[in-house]
Amino acid sequence: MSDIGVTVKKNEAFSEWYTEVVVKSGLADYAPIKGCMIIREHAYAIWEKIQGIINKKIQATGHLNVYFPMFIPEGFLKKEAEHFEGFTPEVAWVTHGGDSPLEEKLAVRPTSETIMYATFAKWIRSWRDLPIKINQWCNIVRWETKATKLFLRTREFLWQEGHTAHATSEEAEKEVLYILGEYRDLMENYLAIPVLVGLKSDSEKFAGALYTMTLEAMMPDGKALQMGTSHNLGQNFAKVFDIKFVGEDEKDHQVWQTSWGVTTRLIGAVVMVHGDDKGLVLPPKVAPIQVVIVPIPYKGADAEAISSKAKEVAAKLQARGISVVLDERAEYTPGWKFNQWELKGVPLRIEIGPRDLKQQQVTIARRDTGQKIAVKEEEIFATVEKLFEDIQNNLFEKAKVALAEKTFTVQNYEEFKRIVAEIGGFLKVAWCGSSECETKIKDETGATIRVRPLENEKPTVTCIRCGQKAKEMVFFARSY
RNA sequence: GGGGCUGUCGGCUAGCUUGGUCUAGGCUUGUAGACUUGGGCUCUAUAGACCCCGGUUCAAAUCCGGGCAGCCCCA
Repeated sequence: MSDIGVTVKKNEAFSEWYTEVVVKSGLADYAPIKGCMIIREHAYAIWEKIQGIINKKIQATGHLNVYFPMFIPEGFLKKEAEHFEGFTPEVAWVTHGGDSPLEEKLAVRPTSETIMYATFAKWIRSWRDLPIKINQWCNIVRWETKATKLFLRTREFLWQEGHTAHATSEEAEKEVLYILGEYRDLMENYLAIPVLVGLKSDSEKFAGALYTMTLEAMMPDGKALQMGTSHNLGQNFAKVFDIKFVGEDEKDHQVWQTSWGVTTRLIGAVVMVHGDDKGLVLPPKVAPIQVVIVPIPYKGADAEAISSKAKEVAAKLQARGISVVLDERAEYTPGWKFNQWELKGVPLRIEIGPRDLKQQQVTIARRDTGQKIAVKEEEIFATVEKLFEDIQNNLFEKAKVALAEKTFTVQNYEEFKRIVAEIGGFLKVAWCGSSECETKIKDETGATIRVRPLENEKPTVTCIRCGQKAKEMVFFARSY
C-alpha cells in the first residue's frame, strides 16, 4: 500500500491527478488484463451505497431484481440489425468450451436486451402478464479499443440494467421519464452532481432504441460525462423477438419496452467533480465511512479516558445510523491519520484529545472546507447531522457553479471552435436538426451533441454550422 | 483512428545521451525494536528492483528489433 499522498494538483495535471487519487485512495487498482480494473473495497462500498439508493427507488415502484446469463448466443444479438451493428465491434466472443469449438459462438453480454427479450416472449401471453419490470446488477464487457480510463472507460464494468415491457406506448414513455427523474435525484441529491437532462440525437442514441434520454455532467477539464441513460425501445425488439400479448380487446398486440442503466462510471464522476489536492471528497450520503474519530493520546495525558470517550462518541453516533470508524491505531501519529482519511474522502473527522476532554467537547473537522470547530459533547449528534447537510449542499452548490461556468451560449461558429479548443464545457447552440451538420461539427471540433434539452426553447437564431433555419437549441461538448 | 513519451526494489526515483568500480544509489514503504502522538515524528537494525523475448558486443539497466503494459496530446 502506498501511503504517500497526491503529488499533482487537480488544476495543473487533471488526468494524472485523477489516476493518482483513484489508486491512492484505495478505490481501484490496475488489473493484469489490459483495459480492466480492480474495483477495491472503498469503491465497492460506494457502489453498494448507490445500489441501495437505486434498489429502494425502483422496488418502491414494483421493479424486482433478477439475474440472466452473461452469455448471449450470436443469433440473439443479430435479430435486431441496428442493435447488432452498434455493439458488434466491441463484443468479446466465447468460441470454445475446453478444446471443442462451440456450434454457435457466445457473446459475453455487452448489454442484455436480447437474451432477456427472447425470454419475455415466453413469459408474456396476456395483458394480465404486463407490465414486466425487472432489473439486474451485473458486469458488462465491451472490448474497448480506445484508451481506457479507470471507472470511465474499461473493458469490463458493473452496472444495473432495468428492462420493462408495457401494454401501451404511453406507459413505456411514462416509465422512461420516471426513471430519468429518479436518476436525476440520485445524481443531484445523493452524488451532488448537477446534470443536464434530455434527449440524445439519433447518432448518439442507443442502438436499437426509438429514442434515448440522457443525463450529462460536466467534468473539471471541460469534458462532458454521460451519467446514465433511459431508452424508449418502442416495439423494435418486440417485433424481432415476437413479444406479443392478447389484449383486453381479444386482439394480438406487441409490447412497448424500455431499458435503462447506470454504471460504476458514476464513481469516477464523484472523484472528478468533488475531489481536491488532498484526495477524495465524498458526499455524506454516499460515503461508506461518514465520520472518523481520531483520539489524540498525549504522553502524560489520560489515554484511558480519551479512549473511552472516543468509544462512547462512536457508539452514540453509530446508534443513530451514522457510519463511524474509530482509528485507535497506536502506530500512526494523528497527523498521519488525518492525511490518510482525507485522502479517502471521509466527510467529517472528530478529534478527541486532552484539551477536549477537559472542556467536555470534541473537535470536528470538515473534509470539504477544512474548517475545524469545537463542539460541546451534548451537541455532537445534532452538529454532525447539520454538517452532513451543509457538506452535501456545499458540494452540490460548488458543482452547480462549476457547471454554470462551463456552460456557454454561442452563436458564432468561430467562437464555438475556440471555446471547444480552449475551455471545453457545454456549448448551447441553435441546430438545424440535420445529422450532416452534427457530423461536420464533430469532425471539425471533436464536440458532439450531448443533450437536446427537454424544456426546449425556440431558437431565435440560425444553425451554428450551416446558417439555415434552426429547429432547436442543443448542448454540444467534447466527452469521455 | 493518428502522434508522442515512459517501463529500475511494494511506491517515487538516480543511473541510460557517451555500454565497463552498477557488487545498481537515494527517498518512501514493509518487518523488528526504541521513542513519540493537536497535520504524514525521530533513531537503530533488516528486507527488497533493471517489464518480457530476441539481437549487437569481450561486456547491456544503458544500443537495436519485436511484444506487453501505462501515460499524454490530437481526432
